[in-house]
Amino acid sequence: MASKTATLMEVARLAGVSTATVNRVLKGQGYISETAREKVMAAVAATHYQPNVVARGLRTQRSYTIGLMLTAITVNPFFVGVAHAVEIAAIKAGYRVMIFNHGESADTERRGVESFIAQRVDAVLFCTALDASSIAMLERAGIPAIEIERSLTDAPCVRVDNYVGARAAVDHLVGLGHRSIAFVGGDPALYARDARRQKSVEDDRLSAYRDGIRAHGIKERPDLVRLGVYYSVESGGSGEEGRLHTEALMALSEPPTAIFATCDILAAGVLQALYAAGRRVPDDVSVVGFDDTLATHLAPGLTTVAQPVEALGREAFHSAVAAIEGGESPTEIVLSASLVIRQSTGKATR
Amino acid sequence: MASKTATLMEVARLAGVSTATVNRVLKGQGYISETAREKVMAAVAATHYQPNVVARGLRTQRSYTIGLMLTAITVNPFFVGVAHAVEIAAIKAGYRVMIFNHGESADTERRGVESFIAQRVDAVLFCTALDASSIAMLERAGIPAIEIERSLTDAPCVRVDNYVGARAAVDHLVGLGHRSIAFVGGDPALYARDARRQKSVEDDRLSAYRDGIRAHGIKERPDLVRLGVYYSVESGGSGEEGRLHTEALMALSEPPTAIFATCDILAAGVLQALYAAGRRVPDDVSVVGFDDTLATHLAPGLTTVAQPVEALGREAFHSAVAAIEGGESPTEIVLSASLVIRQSTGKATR
DNA sequence: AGGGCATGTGTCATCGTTGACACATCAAAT
DNA sequence: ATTTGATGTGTCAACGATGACACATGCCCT
Repeated sequence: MASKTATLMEVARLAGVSTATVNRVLKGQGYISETAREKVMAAVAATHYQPNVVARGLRTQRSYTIGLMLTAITVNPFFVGVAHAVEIAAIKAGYRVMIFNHGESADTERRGVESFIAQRVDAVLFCTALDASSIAMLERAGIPAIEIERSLTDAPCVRVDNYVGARAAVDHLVGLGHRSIAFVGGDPALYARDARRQKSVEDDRLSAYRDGIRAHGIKERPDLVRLGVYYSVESGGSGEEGRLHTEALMALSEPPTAIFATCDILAAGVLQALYAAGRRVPDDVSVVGFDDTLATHLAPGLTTVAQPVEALGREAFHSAVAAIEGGESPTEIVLSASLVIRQSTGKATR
Repeated sequence: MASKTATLMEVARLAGVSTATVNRVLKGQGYISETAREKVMAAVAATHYQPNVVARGLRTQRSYTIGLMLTAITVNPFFVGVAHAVEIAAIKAGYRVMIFNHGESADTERRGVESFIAQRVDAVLFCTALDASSIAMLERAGIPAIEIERSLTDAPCVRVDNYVGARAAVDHLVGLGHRSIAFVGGDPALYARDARRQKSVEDDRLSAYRDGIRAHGIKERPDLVRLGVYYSVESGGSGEEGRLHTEALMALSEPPTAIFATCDILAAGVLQALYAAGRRVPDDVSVVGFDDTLATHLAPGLTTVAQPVEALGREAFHSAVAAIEGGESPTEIVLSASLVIRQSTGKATR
């Protein structure tokens, strides 16, 4: 039979004490006699009492809920990893997480932020933020914001060192003897820039590629650098771009012996195109991805730059708690990405 | 400067009216003069007023939040799809979604349900429920529960017709001339059974496989049926089982010409093993998956049985709303899964 | 004996929104 | 001139938990 959850008052009545006493027992603070504690515990058990966090939040002005604004959880498993990491850290600390996907629509993002404000979440994490004005709304409402991956405003930001990660990938390929290494990535101009550093995630990865090959005395071939919007909410991250770029690359008179794709979804498209063309990986062509999302599922297992999603989520959450509790939190936390070597890379044969 | 969000009272004061008038303007109900409306709207804009849904929820006993209990969002993209579908439907109807992953721990599931009760969510959707007692807790608290995929209790359930979906996969393979078709799936005994029908998802898929080949006059070969726990939270859904099963299958004196894996993650492992063994798909072996999650990313594009995740989430949400609003909702909604043919299946050559 | 302190418990205003209720005013109808 | 109804607005008690405050004891110390 559908009933209602008991209130503090009902528990108090059943235990024969006041609500204050019940509250003290439950909070474990103040002085309580053993008999009172027992009566209260019995009443709590009998009524299956669950505190009403809505009422508590109204009174204490703390919801113990944080908002997590994501680009689109269905588009890239990277977001799933971050969401899960945030959830783990949050639950451990007694917080709840509310997820909202803006789907690359600034309007939707704004509505999500309004919803977060209406709920009086204690803080909002963005991964990744689209519009600085949404963060400004939170600022006005007195709700701290934390950015993950991209720093659009001067809110604290937790990000990954994409340059070092991408450089490790290039160094790995060069170390295997590759001299013709293609770069398949998103458009650094289209992909939103970091407001503070004036660089996008793609800028960093492309710079690392350029510096990497140059450092090993390899001359950059413009025909091996393929840029484009590599995933979007509409395409659902199909890797189509990766396929097209690879077909073009392999049709060159001097095709690359290795391909560095800046996202596992793109790399999956690369592998598909190579498979369709009958090329073996890594025997004919080596492939490296970025993110470590699909990597274990692909054939062959993809060598990729692993993003520390777990740490990303955890650090972002901890920064949020620091901001909530008024302590000073670092403006920027930079984590490192590391190369995971699997079966898609091997010695250059040409 | 971090300030606080304005309250109704502050808006009312600024507009020179009572809170009731502001409320009426915002709700658009009752009689309001044009002048009052204008003053209120101006005050709302000036203060960036956002209603406090916490306070509203306390008063109205409705949170407009629904809980979504998932197995583990990181383990299978299927859950991501369901979560997204639920979110879309919920937001459209003015609801928020709170996600919680139990990670196949009944204890964690119980804590999640307690958290949902504490928050006074309006309903909880399970995908998939682990322990009937968690649902019983909700029942006691007067919160409706809806189950997705698995029917553990007599709560309304929205599920997919796995039998028909799997049967389509088998019929497709037989139609291509395959006579030696392997079945790679989870353990029907270990994988939790539906309380009402006494069958697990795997039971249905296996039955469809058996009926399917028998219907075409093919004798079942026990050595082609490989069962085991194919993913778990710990393994992170690595597809390892799929690889191992495939290696064993291809080592048979009479290896199959087609493999039907009951999950895309498993199928990815199958493709990896075939790739490592130098077999071409579909030239040497055809492969069919289930779920349509990783399918587009794999090489070659995987023919798979697509789960109607979007409809699953939408229908579950609508059932929840029906339950919240007291209307009678159907006890069971069965949706159909359909085969999506890509590049991993082709004519049998043996 | 009386002050001081530890221990134990109850009362009540408060958080922000809602909606029932009361009370206006004014035009039209009797 | 009064009634009726439409229109417009304000007051206030909920919702449930919290914690400041007040008020009890009983014990120890001077």
